[in-house]
Amino acid sequence: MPEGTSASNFIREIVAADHAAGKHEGRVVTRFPPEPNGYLHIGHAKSICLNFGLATEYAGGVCHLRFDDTNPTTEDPEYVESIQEDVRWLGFDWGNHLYFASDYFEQLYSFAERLIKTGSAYVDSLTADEMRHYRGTLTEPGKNSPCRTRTVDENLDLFRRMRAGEFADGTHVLRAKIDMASPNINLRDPVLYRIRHTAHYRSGRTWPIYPSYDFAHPFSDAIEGVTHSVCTLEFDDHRPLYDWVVERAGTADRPQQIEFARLNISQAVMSKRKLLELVESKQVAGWDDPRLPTLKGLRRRGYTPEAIRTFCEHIGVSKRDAVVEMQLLEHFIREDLNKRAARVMAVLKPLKVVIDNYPEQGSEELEAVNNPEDASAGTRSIPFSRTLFIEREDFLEDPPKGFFRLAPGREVRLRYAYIIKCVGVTKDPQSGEVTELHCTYDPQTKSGGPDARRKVKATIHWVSAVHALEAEVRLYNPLLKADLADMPSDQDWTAYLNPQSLERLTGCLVEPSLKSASPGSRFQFERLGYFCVDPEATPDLPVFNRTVSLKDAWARLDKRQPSN
RNA sequence: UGGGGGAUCGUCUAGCGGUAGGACGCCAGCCUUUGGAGCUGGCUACCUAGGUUCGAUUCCUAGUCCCCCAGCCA
Repeated sequence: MPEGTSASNFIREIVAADHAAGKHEGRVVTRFPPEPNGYLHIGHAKSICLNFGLATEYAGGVCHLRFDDTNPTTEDPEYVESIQEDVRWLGFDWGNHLYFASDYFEQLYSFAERLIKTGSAYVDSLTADEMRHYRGTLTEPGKNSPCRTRTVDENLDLFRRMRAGEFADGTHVLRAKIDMASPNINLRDPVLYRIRHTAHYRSGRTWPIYPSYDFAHPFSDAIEGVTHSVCTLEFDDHRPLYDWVVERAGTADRPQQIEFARLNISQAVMSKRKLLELVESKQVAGWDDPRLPTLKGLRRRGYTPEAIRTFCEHIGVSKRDAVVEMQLLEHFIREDLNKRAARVMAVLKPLKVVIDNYPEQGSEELEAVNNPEDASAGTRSIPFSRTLFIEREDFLEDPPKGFFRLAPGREVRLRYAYIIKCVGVTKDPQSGEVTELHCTYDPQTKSGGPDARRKVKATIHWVSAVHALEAEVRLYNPLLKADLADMPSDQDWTAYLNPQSLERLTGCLVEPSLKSASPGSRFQFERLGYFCVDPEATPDLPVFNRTVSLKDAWARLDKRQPSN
């Protein structure tokens, strides 16, 4: 269990005040109540961290994981499973408090009968269309349905027959009898039960009728002994209805609904509907596509649960509609990976370098530190030889002012190795493209050696040509354009997909130590960024996913003034 | 238009009558045998107008703007 968070927010204050006042006999019970109709994304992480975080701040506090599975048409066991995996992956534990609203169907049903018997609910036989007209509008009050005056016996009979499966979908609903003239539309006799002759992924075909969210949710909270029911802003004006149900549920203790603003992140698709659409239309490889802000996608991209939790702590909780910048998320994963990721050398776009004065068949092992910020990470040895590859971008035949890396006649340090000097450039006679560099090395400048302190203006990375491992590297940028508004009406996703959102580089070369890198492990390719070994990659070719978008690592270094 | 919610640096967020703070970002400089790391300094905010008060981001009044609600979705 991750350590509790300390940053204050208004919900924490409410819970603290209730706890201090001895409300709910000092219990703190929260819940995370997803509908199993999709995969969890970073937005859910905020709710998970909040709810589980709240509970763990109090002795005996618990957070339930409850599946709000009251709509058989959208739900699937695949989602139930993935949601549990993701909550665990994030680092939270619901103990034995795993619940399903569908387990309450029987209780919900008798509760509904009780409401009918007390005259608080009735069966309405209007069509959906008629009901809409009777409901009125935002500015006009609704009218009572002709069915509203049905007797208790009539209602009971009808409702029992609904349960028995006698009626077709859409022919009847059970409604709460509240107030058709209420300025709050949610109180204009909301639907409690609807007929759906659809198999439910858990209860199968035992029920032809299903309770609505507004009925099942408060009831579930109440019977589970939830004390603080934290939900998002759009349920704010459902609260009177929530209270209406809770009051009639008649439990000794009553839960309190508290609303907060859901998380939006710039340049990320956070709507379940759109994510589903992307997955089903095969615009992305699946729910775990690393371009997606799903927890599975982020994991595959190399995000750590710790970084996501830290992010969630830092964005705060409020009631304002907010859009958090992607850079903030990226900041926390960088901060985390900076501490834990081992540094390795890799070359994404190779340029061959021959060290002319190095022994023809010679090679040697050089010692490299795994993490300069963490001595306990130890060292590894990397092979050096006469033929190497360096990053293509680290050489310029005609360097502009301010470029301090390799160029004809220039010296540069090879990280962990020697200072080399470029003495020759081979070009393709046709295209004029540089194909090979000839360099000499200065044996005295070996890292740790006698002249190792000699200053050169840049240090570049490299891999030994004969030893290097070929790999595939996937570079990811945020999935969608920043100005994403609504789903395009023509469903033309290509217009919305950022063409640079996924770039595959094959023929990349990484140092041989990565041969045994385990899936999911994270590295910093020096100066190229943080990468994660794709957990889903095939074994024949190592695949690395870039964790965060890149800034120009050389900009600052190259910009510095030549000192000598 | 009825109801509900909300407005503080570019972005999140703190403040609860007493000099508006933090984080991200950005800018400048330093450092570096990786840097996107590290160090130093800097940047910009209380929606508007009245009122109460010695003093208002905070309390009151009136506006303005934004979001949500007219599913038998959640």
